[in-house]
Amino acid sequence: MNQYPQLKLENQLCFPLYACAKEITRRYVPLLEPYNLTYTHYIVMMVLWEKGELTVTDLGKALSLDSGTLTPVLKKLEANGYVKRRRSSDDERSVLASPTDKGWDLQEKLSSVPQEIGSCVKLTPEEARLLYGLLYKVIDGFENS
Amino acid sequence: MNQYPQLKLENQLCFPLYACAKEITRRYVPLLEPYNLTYTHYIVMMVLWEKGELTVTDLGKALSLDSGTLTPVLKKLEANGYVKRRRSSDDERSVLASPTDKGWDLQEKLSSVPQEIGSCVKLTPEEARLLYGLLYKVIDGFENS
DNA sequence: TACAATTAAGTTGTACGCAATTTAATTTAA
DNA sequence: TTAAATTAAATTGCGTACAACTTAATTGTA
Repeated sequence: MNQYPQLKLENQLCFPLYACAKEITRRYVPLLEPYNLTYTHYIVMMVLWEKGELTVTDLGKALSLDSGTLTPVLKKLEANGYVKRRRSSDDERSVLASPTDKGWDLQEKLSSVPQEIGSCVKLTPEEARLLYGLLYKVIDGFENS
Repeated sequence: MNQYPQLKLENQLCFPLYACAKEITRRYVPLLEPYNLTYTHYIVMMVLWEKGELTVTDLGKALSLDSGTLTPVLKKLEANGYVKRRRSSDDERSVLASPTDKGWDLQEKLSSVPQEIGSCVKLTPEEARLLYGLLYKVIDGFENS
């Protein structure tokens, strides 16, 4: 029937990765929507909370996103009052983004999101750690190829 | 410094999933581009190769995609001569998609793609199997929540 | 110092992915 | 048996992602 078993969906690692990422991202929607946030907005805010202020380039490195994605996201976050942007005085090419007070306040409001997402991921803590480790092994492996 | 450690990117499973899926999908681009295919086209073709002919709905179930995504993808594949579409005679609401001869020929041309992708995923066979199993455990777990 | 090369953001164009809606066909139940 | 409910695809609109390009600032170098 099938001469190319390697070309079956069920034999490829990429498909469950793709399907899993899509589905888990979708689970964030109802949790973030009350704050007018998307998943992309949320991960941007997470980096800003952790680093305080950083350039679009550094934000992009942290998230594997480029300015084509980040510029409109940051503008939207700014329009919603969560983020402020300013030109770096050291280097006028760079734009620095940081949370506003309202942006910092979000942290508390969203503090239960990870747990709520966690509750629909039916893995034991060890399995979750294992999955996490394997994913980073794949990501790190990409860097030298 | 950070009162909400659970809100750090590095403590969330979703981010490596999202980043890994994006990066691995990007690796397909140069392999598929010579045939005018995207990753989405490729996974659609994989299901069609396996099943021969099926409705848009069934294709959507196999790939977790809806008609909003699939209709334009199938039209593009049809325009490129890889797929034919026809109304079901049993149920005039349904559209059946199947590979054309040119679509079947693609199978051989793309037969080395899985291996080439595999070569940039730096996991041992056991690790790959483990990752695969964990991803499907997460996906299956979503279905009852 | 001046000019070429590089770098940073932003812009443009294309392709998803999905929610919501529309249209048409089929099923159900009154 | 007809009217209501359901179902299938297609359409519309929005938000990513990302390649390719533009513009402006900075750096390297002749």
